[in-house]
Amino acid sequence: MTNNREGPARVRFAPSPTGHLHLGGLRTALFDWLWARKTNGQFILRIEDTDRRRFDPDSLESLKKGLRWLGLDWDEGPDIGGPFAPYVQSERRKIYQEKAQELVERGRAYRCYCTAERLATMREEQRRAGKGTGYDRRCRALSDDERRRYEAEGKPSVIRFAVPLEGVTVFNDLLRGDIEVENRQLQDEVLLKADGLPTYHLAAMVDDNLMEITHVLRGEEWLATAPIHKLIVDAFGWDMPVLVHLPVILDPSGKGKMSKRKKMVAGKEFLALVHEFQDSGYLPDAMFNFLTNVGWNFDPDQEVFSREEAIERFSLDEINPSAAALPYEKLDWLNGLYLRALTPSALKSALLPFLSQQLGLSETELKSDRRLDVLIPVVQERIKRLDEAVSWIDWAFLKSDEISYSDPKLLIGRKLDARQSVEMLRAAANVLQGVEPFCAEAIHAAFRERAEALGVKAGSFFGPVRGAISGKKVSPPLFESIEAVGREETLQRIGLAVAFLEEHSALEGG
RNA sequence: GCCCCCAUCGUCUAGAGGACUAGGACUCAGGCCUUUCAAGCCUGCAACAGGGGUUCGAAUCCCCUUGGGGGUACCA
Repeated sequence: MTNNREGPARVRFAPSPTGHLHLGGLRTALFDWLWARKTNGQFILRIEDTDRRRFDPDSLESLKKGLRWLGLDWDEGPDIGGPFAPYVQSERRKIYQEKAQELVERGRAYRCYCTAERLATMREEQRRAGKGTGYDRRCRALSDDERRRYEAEGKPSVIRFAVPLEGVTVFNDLLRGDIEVENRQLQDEVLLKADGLPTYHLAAMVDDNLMEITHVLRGEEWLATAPIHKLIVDAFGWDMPVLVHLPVILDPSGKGKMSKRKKMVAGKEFLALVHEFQDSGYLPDAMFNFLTNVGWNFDPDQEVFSREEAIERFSLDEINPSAAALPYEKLDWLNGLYLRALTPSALKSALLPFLSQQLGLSETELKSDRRLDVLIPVVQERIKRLDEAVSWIDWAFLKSDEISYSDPKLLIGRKLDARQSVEMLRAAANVLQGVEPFCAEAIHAAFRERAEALGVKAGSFFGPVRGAISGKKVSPPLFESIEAVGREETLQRIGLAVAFLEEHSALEGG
């Protein structure tokens, strides 16, 4: 494939540090990384911090954390450096100033002295006249005298690119082919701002060239300005990198680009930021798998695959150019799959931070808690996210005097009344006193035997016990639960349940 | 408004003129299994936006319409 270009690729992920990384950005980085690894090339992290107003000092760390979380390691970038350092644009301002000046001298750009106020009123008038907005190129026509006078007055200025007034510009997008735009539709974009920092249009083109970037993957929102970029690159006499505009990620409603702002869809708040997914207990491997398959498809008959397999098969020209909403439910399903594939001890370590926080116990305390060793394997196939585990096992960490039964129904067995249920609980206590060893398997066998002897269905016999020890209608498998809390504690709880039930059935006149 | 992009089940997608009675996955519904809930297995519901062409033949190519998205900053 000619457009994929042979040989190692140099691709860059170039976020601007204006806030937390969201899933759209992460997906772009992922595709960058996949392509770099696929071609044995380099994945470069470049920070585009040329907007001083929107700069957020915390976001750089957040950005890096998000990339590391997904396992996207970069070969060149801030703090690790590289042959084209620095990788932070604010540290490269001199380069941009020189390049902008170069274009001015060659007549491809010009200084513009228009104030923000004038621009604003101009736009307002254009709007009122029902015309398209855009710079009217007033300063492009300045005479040398006027220019000298403004400079002498020390008037602040920007440098604007001088777009050819006629003709068409053609650029190529790998996914969409050649795209033609009439030059008269284009603006004389600002290249260098009054504060001496470049705009994206200049900075990205300069750096991509200097850093020898071969493929540019970026969001589709850049498609409209791509002709400008082509013109700028041409003006410098450089080659255009391969352009791949990735489809935007839509919010779950399928309407509108997903943004960092919280939005409610169908009465539910949905996650958008990388750290939110982290905090909710999604596994990086699951996220990697998930994200790889939106906008690109590994294999129509294989949903689950490894990083290595993804690298092996990934190809830029197979990317689907149409916008996509994230299938969140599929992510949950996938995460559950990855969760279940973990070894119990790996799951335990993954769970520790969540349980520690939610249970209010220290991680060291939990690490040696044998209740977890019994419970984790059975919780494993019941959760889709790490943060769901606690609600399955919190009851086991209650002291017996903290146990409470919200409703007597909880303790009533299938097709039984309160009196019969009390009998079941007493029988269970009796069984438990004698079971040896006190493990799930032995308890299970003994319970079955007793149920049969009593002539009741297993469900009728087990139900009240489940309610007694967990205080819940739905809980992990009973015998593991019993093993986890231990003989003594189980008997305690059964005793409490009996008392509760007797009191309530008495009140009901039973 | 103007410019650009996109268009297959609810969602993510396979499909590059005949292999399409349009395939897979998630969700949903039903069933099996079962100590609750899950997990697992099986079955089912469900799509080529519309209209014109081109062609022996169109989900696939072209045009129009419609719909959706993006852009229209001294933001990226």
